[in-house]
Amino acid sequence: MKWDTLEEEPCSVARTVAVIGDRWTLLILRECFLRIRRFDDFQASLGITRHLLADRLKKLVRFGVLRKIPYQDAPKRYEYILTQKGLDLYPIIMSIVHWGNIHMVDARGRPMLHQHKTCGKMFDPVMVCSECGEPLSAKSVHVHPGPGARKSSPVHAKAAERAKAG
Amino acid sequence: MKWDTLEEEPCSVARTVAVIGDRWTLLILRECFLRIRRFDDFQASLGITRHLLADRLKKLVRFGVLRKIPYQDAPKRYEYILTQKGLDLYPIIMSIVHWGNIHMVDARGRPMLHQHKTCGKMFDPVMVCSECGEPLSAKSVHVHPGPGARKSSPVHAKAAERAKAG
DNA sequence: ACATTAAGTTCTATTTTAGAACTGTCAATA
DNA sequence: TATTGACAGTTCTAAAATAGAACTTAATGT
Repeated sequence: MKWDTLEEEPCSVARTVAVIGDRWTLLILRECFLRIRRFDDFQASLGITRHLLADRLKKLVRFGVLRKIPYQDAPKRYEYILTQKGLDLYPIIMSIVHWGNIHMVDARGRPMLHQHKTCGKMFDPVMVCSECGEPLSAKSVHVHPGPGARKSSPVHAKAAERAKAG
Repeated sequence: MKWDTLEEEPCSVARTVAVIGDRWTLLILRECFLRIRRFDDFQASLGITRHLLADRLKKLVRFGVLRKIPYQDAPKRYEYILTQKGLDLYPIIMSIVHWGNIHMVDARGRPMLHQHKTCGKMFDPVMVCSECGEPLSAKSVHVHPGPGARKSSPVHAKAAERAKAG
């Protein structure tokens, strides 16, 4: 697999992974949602090397996840803020946080708690069906090829057959 | 940052990223949810090098996301199947798919469609508040330090102040 | 004149990954 | 009996990515 063409794969997971699929990028996005916006603040709070930080920010800007906004003119300085496309990553970050809360906490408990401004309560995120509102699980979902699908893979066909037989 | 201690960071994002935060792992998990279970099937469908595949599978087993189940005795052969901890990654994968569907599709449309067995309809996943059921957005959520929090970071405090001032 | 803040860039050493070939077991086939 | 093929890895070298530190540029404050 060549990572530079991953974003053209006929798969929405692969295309998203092309944008956010590495450790530093996910941690940078966490900081964005915690309202970190400046180069040195990202660097200080993450301990990422400046080289990689510059690289990742550039990439996120190129993909339209972040936008550079000038906050000072002399010398020119920019803040990195989330675009709508970036804000739309929120469910990904929240589901990552939630899985960590459930499966990776130590004895001290959760590092962070979330309060819903709308209803005022502490909450967990729940993923539901847009049509009926019921919570989703892997087993309650059927996958179909869509209009942008590649020709069906023999490997998946074989695996599906085995699953039916065994 | 040292990746080998990332899972002990006082942050649920960091801890989850320690498990799933690289390209290949996310793509391997996609295949798991598409019912791929065997070494050579993962290898063929992803084009990952056998070396890395072995490494990533081992790691996912170590973290309790996958379990090795024998399916044949001579020679001993195993399948890798998702544990409950692994199945619980479903919202992460689905939110990744959904973001790709919205922001990364080309003219041909979505590679895959999802049907909810419970209600029978094609759907999109929606993340809602566990308490009031309303859809969540970054702006409708307040973050509080929890019992497992680290001492509050000066970087975040400074950034929050700037956000209030500016 | 000198130190500081901010946002990078450049450098070398180390680690990870890619790509291909190789190993070991067993079953089925010629 | 010898050969082929399926399967699940391991081992090897070359290429790429990352870590860690120092350097650059531009302006401000003392």
